[in-house]
Order: sequence, then structure tokens, then C-alpha cells
Amino acid sequence: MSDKPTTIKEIAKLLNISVSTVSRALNDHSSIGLITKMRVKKLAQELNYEPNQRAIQFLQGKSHTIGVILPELSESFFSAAITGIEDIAYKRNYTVLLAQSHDDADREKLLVEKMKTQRVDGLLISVAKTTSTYEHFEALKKLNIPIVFFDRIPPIKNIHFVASNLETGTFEAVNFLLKKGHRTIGMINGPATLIACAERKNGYVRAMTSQRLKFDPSLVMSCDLSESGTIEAMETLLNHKRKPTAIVTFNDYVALFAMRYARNLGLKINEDLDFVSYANLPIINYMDHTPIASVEQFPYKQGKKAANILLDLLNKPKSESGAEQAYFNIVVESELIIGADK
Amino acid sequence: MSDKPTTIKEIAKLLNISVSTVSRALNDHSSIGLITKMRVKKLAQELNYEPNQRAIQFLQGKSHTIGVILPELSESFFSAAITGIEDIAYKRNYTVLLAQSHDDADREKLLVEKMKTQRVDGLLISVAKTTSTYEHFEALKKLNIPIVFFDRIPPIKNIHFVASNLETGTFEAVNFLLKKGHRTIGMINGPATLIACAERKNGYVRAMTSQRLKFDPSLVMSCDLSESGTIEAMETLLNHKRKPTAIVTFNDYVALFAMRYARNLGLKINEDLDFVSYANLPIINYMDHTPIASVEQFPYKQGKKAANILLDLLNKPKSESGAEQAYFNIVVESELIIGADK
DNA sequence: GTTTATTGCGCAAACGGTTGTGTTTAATTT
DNA sequence: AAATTAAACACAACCGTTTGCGCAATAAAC
Repeated sequence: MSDKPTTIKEIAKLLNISVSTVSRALNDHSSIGLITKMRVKKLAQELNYEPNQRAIQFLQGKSHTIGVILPELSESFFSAAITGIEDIAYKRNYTVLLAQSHDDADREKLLVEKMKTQRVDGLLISVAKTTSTYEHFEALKKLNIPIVFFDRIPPIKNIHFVASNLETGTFEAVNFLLKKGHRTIGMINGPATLIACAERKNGYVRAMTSQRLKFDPSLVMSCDLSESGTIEAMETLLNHKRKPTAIVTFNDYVALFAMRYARNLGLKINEDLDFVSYANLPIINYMDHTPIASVEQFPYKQGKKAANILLDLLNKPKSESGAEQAYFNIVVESELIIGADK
Repeated sequence: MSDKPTTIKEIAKLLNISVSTVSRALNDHSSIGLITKMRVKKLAQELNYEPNQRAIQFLQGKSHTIGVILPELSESFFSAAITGIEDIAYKRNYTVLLAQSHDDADREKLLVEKMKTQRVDGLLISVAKTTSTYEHFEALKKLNIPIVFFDRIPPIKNIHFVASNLETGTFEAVNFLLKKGHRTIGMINGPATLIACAERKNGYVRAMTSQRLKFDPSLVMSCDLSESGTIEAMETLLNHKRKPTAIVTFNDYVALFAMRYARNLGLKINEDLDFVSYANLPIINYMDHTPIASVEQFPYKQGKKAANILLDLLNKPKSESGAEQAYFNIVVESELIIGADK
């Protein structure tokens, strides 16, 4: 039938009234008579009129769209996060422009530029692992396009961000093991360069010392997160003079490698050796051998939180020119989930 | 510094020339003198001018944006698919508007409406499980907004779609088992309502008959895909007078349930009983007991394919009014991957 | 019966670009 | 020197919608 969408002009012409009247009638403006309103609305209905959002966005200088740049959607952490983001955006009548950096700093930079020329109202981003310069973010700031950083936070000042604190969850995890009677607890941590590793270690130390136990650094192994790296760490730990009876692993992948290795040695998982991990894999619940507990980072919740902050920023009354801007630095506490295995 | 983005008008005013000259200068139009071009470009650079895409989109009636509606990003099939879609869109300079239906038909309908008012140039969609009416798609068609359906195809005529054919992969899977010496092969299929189930069954039947083996319908179980349903199916199969030596499961979840059940009975996985499944879970590679082979559906590839088709449709010369429109019905053959376990 | 509100609607500008059609100036041709 | 032409730029319309302002008609007030 119709080729192009109906416009307000056509309605005006058909009714022999002006476009402004049609516009106001459709928006229930008080200065339009009831009869006219009715006529306009009836015709609009018949013609399947829908306002051209692009035109409105252009006119108002607002796109009602937020950009989201994530490293990799196939990582379940991020796909859970985008779901949270999208749910909030949908609820608050915003639209989501999605892009993935694939952990490539250059591509990320291009994507940020693109978001700028697309005139998104705000940006939500988890930066690529390789990103080391941050001027492209400054450009957005100058245009008053707010950015909320998310999970992977760049080391720059005066930014909004939402991140999880793994220290708390780790503390709970180690504490849980201690309460269960363990006294020698190993940890397979990640490469020292990651901030997240320090958080894990801090939680470990705090839990141990809070129980007046001495912290033994040789029980915390660093690991490149590969299977061979995990096995090495396991070998060291299991040959330790104080052989651990429980192990906290950096993530579910490491946990799987470690458990497999332990099983091959004839150890019974969660009998001879207890495992606690960090939740990245939804599938872990379906598996045969799972950690007895898991530190949950709530990516869905974090996504929702970040999106809400961004949308709040977009809708807050204009910051008075003199006033200091407040920055949202939200830390979502991680939490120990016991018996994640169904 | 600057509050609003630089516009072409400001440049014009600063240089005392008209906006049209600025526009043409920036676009290297032939009718603009070299000196003027240089002056304009230099100033544009200094002011960080970037054309307002929203304005251009509005003017040209094209948004250079495609809408993507998927049921659930946390399903790895879809997160892989969106990655393929996004990669192609990025490469071809399109932008992706993302939304999830959460398998809710009503929400999906609203999302389709929203895509329409947002004036996306085209739509890519995998319909919700509960979707049973299809008028909302017709509305887009009337506006010449092409739709490419993807993976979950609605039963309507004259549409473009990309889907995988599980018949092929299943044929290969069963054939593989037959070549391995198996003669009694069980299948735990899904609910009969799904088209995908028929494809699986057909592949199974074709493989058996192609080897001149009789097809025994009682070896193909229907199942609701839950753990208890899987167990029931396993009980029936293992108590069958012709006890299967290999089992093809509907998906990786069912495989996990089935393997767990078998192990609890003391059966050795892939020794006493071989398993073949369909790849949905990337994580399966990390696990201890995995199927010996897996039917891959290439969601990433499917996503790329679907996106390419949609963008081709958008960029093809206008269909002559008289000409019959051709519909893309692309079937991506599934494929058996042997030894998926690392 | 004139003035004053009130109601109902139209006019036109604006958002930021693109593009077809003048218009001016200078160079070239004859 | 007059006529033609090409080069370089300006003018203005346009995309669809909103919105401030003005204007007419009717009703109310005195």
C-alpha cells in the first residue's frame, strides 16, 4: 500500500488545517478544540500515523539513545550485563546502540567516535583490555555526553563508574571455608597485573587475619589462567608442606582445570578437597563436579545499575554552571553463593 | 569548553561564506575553489567539526541503522549471532539497535513497533517462542522496511530468512556413529511441536535407512528438555529390548543430564555409551565428560549471513515496480564436529 | 455597544545539513 | 569591445515536527 510513512503534513492537508494544529491535536494541547482533536486523531489512526522519531530527535537535539560498547558479548558476563542494560533502557523508553570492541583499543576508539557522530545521549562502556589512552572519552565529555564506565574501569579521574568489589566476596568465601573447619586454604589467583587479583588477595588476607590466622603468601599462587598454568599451580599447592584442604580459584575455567587435575590424582572433589570459585559460567550448575560455593558478581544487576545511573544523569535538571559535579562511583559488592550446584 | 557540537553554520559565519559553500567544501564538491576548501577544512578541523548524523539521516530519510530483536542474549547461540551481525554492520558502516524480546510475544510486538517509529532501515529478528500472530511484520513490509528472519522462522510466506538445517548435521552424526560400529542408536529429541525436532528425526531416519538399517521409532524419544524428562527418556531407552550403545541428544543440556544419569548407573561415558549432541554451550569443551561429537550450527556465521542479506537488500537498486521480488531463503547446513572435547 | 477575555487555530521559525538553481565576477573567445 | 563561457559562490527549498506568537471570532463584562 503506502510507500512512505504518513506525515503530519498529509493529515493537515486532508483536513484542510495547519500542521501545527495537527501536531497540537495529537499532543492534546489545550488550545485545540475537541472536535478538531477528534477529527485529527481519527484520521491519524486510519492512516496509521506514527510520529517520525528521527525528526523529533533531530529537532530536540536528543536521540533518546544510549551507546553501549562492550568487549565481547560471547562472554556470559557481558551478555548478562547487556541484558540488564537493555531491560532498563526499554523500561525508561530509551534505545540501545550496541557495539563490541573485541578488546581492540583502536576499534574501541573508532566506536566511541561513531557514537559521538551518531549523537547518542550517553555512553556506557566497559573498556578493552588493551586500551591505554583515554582522550577519546574527553571529547565526549566536552560535548556533555555523559559516560558511565562499567566493570572495566580506566584509571582516570572524575568519572562515573559501576564495578564489583571482589574483596568482599572473597572474604566471605574464605571465611566460609574457615568456618567449615579448613585451616590451610590455597588460592589460584590470576596475573598480578589485574586489579581484580589484588581484590581477591586482599579478601583472602582479611579473612585469614580476622580469624587470627597467619597469612601464608606461598599459598596464594599466581597463574596465567590457562590449563597448564592451572596445573602448575595445583602441583605446587598439593606438594606444599602445608597441603591445602580447600582451594579458591580465580574463575570457573580455572576451577574446572583444577578439579580435573585433582580428580586425575584420585582426589574426591569437595570431599578430599573443597573448591570455591567465581561465577562466570551459567552452565556450571549443570555440571557433575562444581565448586561448593561461588562468588557472584551480578552482571545483570550491574548492568541495570549502570544504565540507571546513566539515564539519571541524562534526565537530571541541568547542572548549575557553578556547582561541582558529583560523580557516581558505585561498587556492587560481590557475594558468596553457597551450594550453587543445584 | 564547547557545550554544543560545532555546526556548519558556525563555520560559515566565521568565514563569512554561506552554509552551502561550507557543506560542499567539506564534501569536496567540484564547484568550490581550492583556497576556500582549504580554509573551510582547516577551521572545521580546529573546531572539531563532525557532521550531525541525525540531521543527515533525517534529511535523507535513511537511518543507516538496523534493528535487531533477539529472544535472549544470555543464550550463547544468540550472543554469538549478534556478534556476527554486529561485525558485519560495523564493517558496512551500519549501526545496530538492539532489543530482546525475552521470548515474550507482546514485548516483541512493542519492539517491532518501536523499531518502526525509530525508522530503522531494516530489521533482523529471531521471533519469540510465544509469537503466534504476524501482522506487526506486515506493517513494516508496507513501509518498505525489509525484514530478515533468523533461526526462528515464523510460518508465513514471502519472507527472507536464514536458518540452519539440522537434518544434515544429524545425518552426519548418526552416520558417524554407524561407521563407528553402532547399530542401535537412541535419540532424545525435543517436543514434537518444534520444527527443529522434525529435522533431527529426519536426519536420523535418513542415516539409518541409507545404511539399509530398519528405523525403529521406539528408539526416538520425545522429551520436554528438563532434567526429569531426560531421565525418563533415558530410563526408557536403557530398558529397551534393544539397548542403545549410543545416544543422540537434543542439545548440550540434555546431554549433560543424560550423561550424569548414565554415570550414576555406573556406565562409562563414551565407552559403554557414546553420546553425540548439538552445540549450544561453548563451555562444554572444558568439561570432563563431553559428547564425542557435536552438531555445530554456526550461529556467528548465521548472524553474518543474515546481516549481509539485510544490508544487500537495503543497498540494492530500487526494485522495479513490476518485477517480482525475490526472497532469500538461506539454509546454513549444520555440520558434525568430531572430538569437540579439546 | 464598546471593551476585554477566552477560545481555536494559522504562520513561521527552528533543528543541521544537502542540493538544485540562480548570480556575480573574471577569463576566454571572436 | 562585445559576447560567451566557466568558475566560485550565494540563495532557498527541503526533510517532519514542535512551539512562540499573532490573529480572528465568539463570549463575557461593563
